[in-house]
Amino acid sequence: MSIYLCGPTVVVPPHVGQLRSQVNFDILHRWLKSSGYEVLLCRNVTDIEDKIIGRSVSEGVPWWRITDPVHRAFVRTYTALGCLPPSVEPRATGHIPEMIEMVEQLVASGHAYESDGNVYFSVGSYPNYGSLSRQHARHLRAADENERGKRDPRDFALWKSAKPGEPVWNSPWGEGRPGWHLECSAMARRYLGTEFDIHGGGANLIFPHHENEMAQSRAAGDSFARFWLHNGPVTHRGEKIRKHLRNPLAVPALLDRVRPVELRYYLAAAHYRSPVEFSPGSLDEAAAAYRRVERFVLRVASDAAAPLPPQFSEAMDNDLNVPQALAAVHGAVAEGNAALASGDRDRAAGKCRSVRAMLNVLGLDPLSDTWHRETHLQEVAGAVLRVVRNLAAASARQGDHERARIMEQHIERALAKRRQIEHAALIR
RNA sequence: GGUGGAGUGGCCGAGAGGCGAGGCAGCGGCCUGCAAAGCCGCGUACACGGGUUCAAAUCCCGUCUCCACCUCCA
Repeated sequence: MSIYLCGPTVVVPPHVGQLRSQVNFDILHRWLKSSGYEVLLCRNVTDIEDKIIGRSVSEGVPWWRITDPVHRAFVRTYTALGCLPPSVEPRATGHIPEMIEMVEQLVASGHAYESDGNVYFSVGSYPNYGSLSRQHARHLRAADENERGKRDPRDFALWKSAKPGEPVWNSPWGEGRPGWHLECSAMARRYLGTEFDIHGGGANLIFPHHENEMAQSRAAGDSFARFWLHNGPVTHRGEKIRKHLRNPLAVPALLDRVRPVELRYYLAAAHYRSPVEFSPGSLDEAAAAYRRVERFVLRVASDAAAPLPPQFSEAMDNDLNVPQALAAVHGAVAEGNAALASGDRDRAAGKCRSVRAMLNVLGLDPLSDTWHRETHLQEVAGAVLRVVRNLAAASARQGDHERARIMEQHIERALAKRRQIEHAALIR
């Protein structure tokens, strides 16, 4: 199975929406492997793009001073959430020759034209344009057009000429940089070949990004993706998550509230195509649900060698129905707990093996090495915090509100410190 | 204006013609020094209005509301 997954533009650290996409596709990755497929997963890194260039110019630093630390933050966060590494993680800046080659092909075949150092894809030359997103040209809103030299407003840049002071690469059309959509086409071809199985990404990328990718790749003669998978958005108070460092849904703020494995459960628990309306309450609920499963596994602590229950596999095979698969997990946990209550440890161990096998497919096994380093310290800290909280509550009950207030202050300080440490670990 | 999607019990969230997925919260009981955990039990929900059908949350027609994309965006 060859999969191309749209990765991050490494300009600001990850937010929960990007994380959801990665977790969803990580579960696909694991399920395919578990089903016996050999998986070749290519996840790109967009490390050259207008916003990066803008910061590079305004801050007077090389582009890689911006992209490199942010890229590390992404990898660290994905790892913290238990995502398996991709087979290959190519950077756009490492594949300029491949991109130029593709542009040359498109120019030679009449699908692209040069204008004043820019090269544009000619949408009119490709009859199936719009077939992926079902957009019709006549209904598209006209963008504010400041790029002159386009023959058709729908045409998009394959190569952009550089303005003074911008980072540049050499090309047959002069110094400049590749267009945004081109990198995916070129890198997919380089690592997965001219035809591959699945192209994934967020639903927000369907138009124009994936539409343009498909158009340029197919116009260049590649068959390109056989199937497209798009995950739904995470919204908050009716708004799509914005890319801001101070966003309350930036990952460190969330990890202040729940552990990484609980965040993963939250992101995995809705069907991948459904929109998720974020709220702190629903995140807490998900964490509570996960803890019930975790307590059972920790109590029995069997090995994980067991066949997957048919109910689980059928759910996963049905368009990756993780919510239904989780129902199978919870069912097995309930049976395991009942067995434990009646003293039937053998039956409980059997259920635990089954639960762990299922959780492994979802990347949520509490006993996996992935979580060990964090949970140990965090559990100790959490236990201490709970003790102090209980003491504060007891003081309040006894009418000693001053004492309760002081203890609450200490708790807040401890939480702030933890937030700081975790933030540093993820972002630096 | 166009395109895609969504409205399910207090909350989250599957399902897509016929036995109330699952979780969280809540209530009652068991257990427990108290609690937590766990166990047993407790729920007649599907935006609204029509229609089709023996049977509709699920199909059809109409209406309302919300979200996403059409501009950099998982």
